[in-house]
Amino acid sequence: MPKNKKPAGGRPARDFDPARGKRSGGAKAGSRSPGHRGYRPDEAPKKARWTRDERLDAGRSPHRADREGRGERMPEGRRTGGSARPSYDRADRPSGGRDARDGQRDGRRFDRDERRPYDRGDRPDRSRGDRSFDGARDGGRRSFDDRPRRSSDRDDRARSYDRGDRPNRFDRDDRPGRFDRDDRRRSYDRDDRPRSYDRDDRPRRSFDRDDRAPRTRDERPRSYDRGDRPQRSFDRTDRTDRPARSFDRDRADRPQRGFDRDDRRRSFDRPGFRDSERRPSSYYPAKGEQRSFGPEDDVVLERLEAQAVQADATEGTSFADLGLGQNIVRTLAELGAESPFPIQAATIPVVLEGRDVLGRGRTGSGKTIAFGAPTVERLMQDWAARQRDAGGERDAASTAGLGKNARKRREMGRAPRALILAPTRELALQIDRTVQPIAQSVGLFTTQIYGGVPQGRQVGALQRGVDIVIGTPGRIEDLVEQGRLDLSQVRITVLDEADHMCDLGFLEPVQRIIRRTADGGQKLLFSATLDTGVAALVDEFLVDPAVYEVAGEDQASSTIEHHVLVIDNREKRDIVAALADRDGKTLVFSRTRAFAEDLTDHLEDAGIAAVALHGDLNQSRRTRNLQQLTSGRVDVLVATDVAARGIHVDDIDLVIQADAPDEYKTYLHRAGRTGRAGKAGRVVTLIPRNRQRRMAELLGRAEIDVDFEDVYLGDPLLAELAEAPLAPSPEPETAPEVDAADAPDPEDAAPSAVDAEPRSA
DNA sequence: AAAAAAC
Repeated sequence: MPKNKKPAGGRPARDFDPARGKRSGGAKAGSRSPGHRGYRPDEAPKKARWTRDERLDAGRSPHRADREGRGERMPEGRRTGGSARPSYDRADRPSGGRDARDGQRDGRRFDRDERRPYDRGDRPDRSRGDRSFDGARDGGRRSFDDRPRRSSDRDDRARSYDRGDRPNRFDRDDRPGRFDRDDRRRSYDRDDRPRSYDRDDRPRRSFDRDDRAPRTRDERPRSYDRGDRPQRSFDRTDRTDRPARSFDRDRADRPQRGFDRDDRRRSFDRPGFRDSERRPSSYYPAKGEQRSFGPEDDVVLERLEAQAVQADATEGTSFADLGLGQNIVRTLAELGAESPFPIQAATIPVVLEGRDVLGRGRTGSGKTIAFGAPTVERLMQDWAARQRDAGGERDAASTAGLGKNARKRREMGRAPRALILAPTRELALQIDRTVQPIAQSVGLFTTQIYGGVPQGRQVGALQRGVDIVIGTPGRIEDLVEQGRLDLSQVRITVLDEADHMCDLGFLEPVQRIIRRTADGGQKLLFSATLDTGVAALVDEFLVDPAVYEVAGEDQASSTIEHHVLVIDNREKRDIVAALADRDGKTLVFSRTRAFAEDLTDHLEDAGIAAVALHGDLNQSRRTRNLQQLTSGRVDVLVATDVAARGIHVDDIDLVIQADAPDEYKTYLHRAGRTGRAGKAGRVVTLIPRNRQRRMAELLGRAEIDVDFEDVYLGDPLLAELAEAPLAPSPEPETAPEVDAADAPDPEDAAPSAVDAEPRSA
């Protein structure tokens, strides 16, 4: 109870208290003054912190300081301030913000990253191997050259608060308002251009499986048998005017196609799998059963009913057994995937049959390979089939517009036949790293199509001919509209983090994109938190989808240890610093970009090397900063939820949620950045006192059982939590599923039961 | 409310 005393006049800053922002009247007025920040960057921060924190907590950032100091600006800054510009920028800039003229300012701000000692180290290296190829490409490298100048500018100045010293005014003038960001980006973007290196630098492999978020236990499949699902057949009709492609045959009604390779499937004849194929969609839960769960489960109920696959049932199965060809199997082994994980064993055969699939598997369960490998296999088989019946009527149709010979693997300008959509650029990049080698092994090409980088290279790749496009919605739609990307031949569309892709802001673009793909094409939706939120897409585009998940994947079987610390918001930054001052990779989550920046600066001030990752950074910096954590050059990454899903970095053993998430799904995804591959992981969530109830509710939905602990700066518990987490449960990574299944948990029981039923059905 | 996603 002691803690939260409110600072002066009002209550302490809470998670969001816009009103509070005005606390100008508060005792802290002085601290807020720009002086604290700007005057002495190094020492001032501490003092000022209080105010600043509040501001940040409030989601506003430095702004206030400005306000107080100069009331005039405030208003403007705020307005402009919208999402357009980074809040921290705003702080500096007063109203002037609106002038877009000075993009540079912003630029500088980010340059800060560069200033950091370690950063600089990197940069200079552009010459370094990693980046070298950049140059090769569009000369992306150059960008760096340009930047340097800015950085120097910055160097002179201290961090953002330094600006405080300076006359705000001109600063602002210089900087553009919301446009700043855009400008910035653009300028840098160009620099970044060569993105290709992304791919190059990364190691290929293992992460494939890790990308996903954990979570699970949704095993409550029960009623999938109902045939209540709406028929979608007409959907296709209205949706597109495209002629049905040969792929249409894949549908259940059709007999097995040549490339279906029935034989292979057979090898994998676990009863469950095959039956599932025949049964009606399992997407819609039985009406009657809906309410049978406790009220608490309401939200959770939103999860799709799925057929749970027992982990042990997949033992002894090989990728070849699942129907994948030799080259692909070999490549998977090279990637570190020797034998299929449960989710892979469950979905690969079904995907190969041409069915629409909804797959849910927790973090690191191997979802990327689960959809990537069979997608490549299908394209390859399709290619082979066409070659076989050269001149086939259907083939002609599907290759219309392309050179007549589909035989040639790399047909110039051939339109892509598969599309993989991801919510963030980093994830798209990561997926490509896994899929590209698989595709390459059978002579197929992939390309990344996402924003933040020049489109030239992407367009060039498309012109050369690509088989699989992997990217984010924005740029893909952009290129489609420009007529540079033809999706009409896409017969396999994959949505990674599908539930997130159905969130506001993403859904419509995604729908528009899918409508551009071949009518009746196969659709694969994957996510660790797949729920009925994907109904909008399922109803419009999927036909009799098979829904799979792995039984026993619940929190109880997780290797992640959870802690919730109830703190005084004023101590938040220092507590984060205390926790992050450790050996081992640490990922810190912030609710806003501004706070991510602020925390990064704070950590640096505390002598902890850290880099930030959020949407206000240009892509080159985003990629570089993430790379720094991956490479171990820096141990702390402060990110917004841009890094919450899918991103895999080996060995992150501590995740700190400086700001608690609003959604249980977000919690699970963020937490899933650690404890991967059966390794020990720890998640520490900081919450203000007034958030306890909400947090408890959220954890309940996530099915995570944790006790809250009151913690103040200096508490020895912080040091303990900073230690490397010990391997949680004795269970090895593979064992968990099995164990869980055996466990007495009701959830586990449900899945198995269900599992059995469906088959009989 | 925020973040992400195109230029």
